[in-house]
Amino acid sequence: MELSCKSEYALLALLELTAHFNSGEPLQIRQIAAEQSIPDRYLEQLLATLRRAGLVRSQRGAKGGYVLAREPWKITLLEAINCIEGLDSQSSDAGREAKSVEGMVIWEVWQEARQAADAVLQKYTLQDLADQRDARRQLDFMYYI
Amino acid sequence: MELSCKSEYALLALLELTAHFNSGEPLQIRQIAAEQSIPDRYLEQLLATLRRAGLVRSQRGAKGGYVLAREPWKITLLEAINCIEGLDSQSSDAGREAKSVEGMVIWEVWQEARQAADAVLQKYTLQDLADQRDARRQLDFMYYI
DNA sequence: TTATACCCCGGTTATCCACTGGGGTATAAG
DNA sequence: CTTATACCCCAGTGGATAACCGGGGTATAA
Repeated sequence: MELSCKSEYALLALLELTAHFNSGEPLQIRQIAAEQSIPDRYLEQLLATLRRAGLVRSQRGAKGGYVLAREPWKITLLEAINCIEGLDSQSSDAGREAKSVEGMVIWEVWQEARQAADAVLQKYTLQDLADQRDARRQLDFMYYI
Repeated sequence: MELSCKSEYALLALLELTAHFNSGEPLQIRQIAAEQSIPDRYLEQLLATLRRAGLVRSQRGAKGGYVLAREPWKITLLEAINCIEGLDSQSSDAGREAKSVEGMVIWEVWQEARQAADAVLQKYTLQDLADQRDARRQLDFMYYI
């Protein structure tokens, strides 16, 4: 029940890509890493995961980099977090039948809690976060004056 | 975002204590461990944590064991899980200010998701789970006939 | 052709989880 | 008072994962 460093890095990178989405130009790992103080070689792996999941698209060679594969208002936080946190193997039904009755009841309640959290993450898109960031920046600016 | 083995063991033990709450007699680690197939020496540590958190009370010596410190309908799952999962050091406000604006926005959304999950866990008490278990057992029994 | 920037794979250190074990201490029963 | 019981504290181990670092390969624009 904790936001891993991994997920936060990935979201930060996605937000950076969202900010540059309108330009049409790809963003490079070094730029994202420098902007958000993320170790670049590590970020590279996370972006590779996002690419394999189909959330971003990459361009190799000179003038290469990353762009969002879809519009930022069509990518939810749930999608982003799930794909880097790895939802593949153990979830839902598999490996959950050989338990006691108590185990089943506990598991069902836990599922309900997890779904509640997922619902929150699903209602926010990358665009929403970018908007919130802009609003926050505006606030900070006014406070500075 | 995953139910750890630790938490599940603790909840199973608490449910066992809930079932024997009316008898007034303390339950021993060996009994709980045998009933739910939990390694007993490991369960011992979890119960020690629950005791330090004030959720269960222990009696040492012969005829000793554990009892719930409060009535089972006054102990929520959120309490139980939080105390064994360790909510102590890093949460809420500490260590979260030296971040970028993006980091803050991400953190706030995450908090909202976590609170949604917590709300679900808070509305269920140990008694609720025990009742659900009984209902489930009844169903299984009828199915068996 | 060459510089660029992604791609793949493997290693390292630290941390945590699930679990085991040894020895100590309080308590009820005889 | 002794003794068996059952909790108490602390320390260690194997495996898994997280967060990184680094080397070398490959595609692409200039």
